[in-house]
Amino acid sequence: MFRHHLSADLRQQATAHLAQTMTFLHMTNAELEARLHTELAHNPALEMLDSRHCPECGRKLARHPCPHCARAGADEPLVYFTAPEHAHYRPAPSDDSRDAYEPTAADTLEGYVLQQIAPALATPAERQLAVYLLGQLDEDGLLTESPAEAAWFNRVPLACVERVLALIQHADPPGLGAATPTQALLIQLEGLRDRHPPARLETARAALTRHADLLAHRDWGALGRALGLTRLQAERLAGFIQRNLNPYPARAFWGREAVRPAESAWRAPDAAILLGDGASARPQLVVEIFAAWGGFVRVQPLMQTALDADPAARHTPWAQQVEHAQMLARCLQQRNATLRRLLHLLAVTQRDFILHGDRHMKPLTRAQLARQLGVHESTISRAVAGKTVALPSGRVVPLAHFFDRSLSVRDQVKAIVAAETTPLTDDDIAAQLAAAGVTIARRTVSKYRAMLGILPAHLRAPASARPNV
DNA sequence: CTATGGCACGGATT
DNA sequence: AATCCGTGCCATAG
Repeated sequence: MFRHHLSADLRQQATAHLAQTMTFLHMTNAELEARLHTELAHNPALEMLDSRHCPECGRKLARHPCPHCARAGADEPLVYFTAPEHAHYRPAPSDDSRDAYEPTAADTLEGYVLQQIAPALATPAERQLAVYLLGQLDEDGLLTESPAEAAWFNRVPLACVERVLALIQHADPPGLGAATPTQALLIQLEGLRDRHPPARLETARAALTRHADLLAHRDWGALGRALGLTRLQAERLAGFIQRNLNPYPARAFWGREAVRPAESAWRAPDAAILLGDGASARPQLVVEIFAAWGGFVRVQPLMQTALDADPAARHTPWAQQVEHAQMLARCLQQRNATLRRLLHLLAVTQRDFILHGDRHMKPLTRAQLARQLGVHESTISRAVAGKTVALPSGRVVPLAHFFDRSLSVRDQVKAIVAAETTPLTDDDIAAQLAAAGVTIARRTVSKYRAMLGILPAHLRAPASARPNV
């Protein structure tokens, strides 16, 4: 695209360069890898450099991922680029299967479900449809889109959508892909068929289909009357439902932060933060930024020198390729530099968050960061958008989390509710927060609570009657 | 009367 | 310029 302007209009080249850098910045490593792949295939003047050296000890990173060079107590994080296959970072092992509803952070929900239903998917079209449907789930694991829409959009018969959807709904977090919370509950209820007496299941079904409102409002008296049960029996029934069913299949369980399949899709993170050696008191943070081939390309030196030696070769397609390669290399270099500085600064300012979790998140805006780095805010926005990073804990979070001002407070709200003995009202929670030095309006507490999937105080059972925690 | 959620406004952020 | 977020006000449910 730029090849036609090779009569070195410097300004045009400069703007092209800038635009290119911007696009590169906003690409994730996977996208960039694909792009570089085609560039390398079509342009012999471009050459990749795959041997990178540890900035500390100088040895090759390929065989010697260098967290071990980290010095205990060093405040400066070590930030370097590396090809994913040479990285020290390993995706967190998919551990704890203690809770059936808990999708691990490593296996995302989508991947987890897809694995289960894959054998039952006959055609590639069905597989693609399954991926599509899983991608359309909202953060609670419900499918807001109607099957008819999905069928139309994917150009497959409605029956096909229904078949795949049924598979999804009966896979492990059962009820996933239901249209409404009630439907999710009903699907889960079916799954309990062989483990509980049919009569109880039938009563539960009736309560869910016809008296969802009474159930939601914990009005045991009215519920009992409607179903011909005593108040106590109705309460038991509600307990049974609460213990065994989950209206929001994607939420691990009540009160736990929602897993958002859309954000942490199954693709690998773009960077990982590790703890250096000497992990005890003050570990140094080691940041690995994953980039195709370590992220470094250059102009093939032979072609460059040959071109310099022969002025007559200018304006040949060959020269254009070299020029194009030059620009690409420079853009990439710039992207890498920006990204490295950005992550370096993030690692410094959000060190406590990285080490100790949400509670220690410091408020930070893209604008502040832009000022410190001496770049435009939009540069930061581009660099941050759509990228994810793995924390030492194994969690993979969007880079945007580093700028979430309310994360710390939300975490405190979660802790306060988890520790309460008797249900606290939003005002009580606000007061406790104020006592802890955080002054926010009652209305805001309410919003945070809702975000965390925590029910209002009057619908919350006393701590003793609560499942888990 | 109290606790909560909806709506909308203004200021900050992107 | 568009969007997001915290907040105040008000209606409603218990």
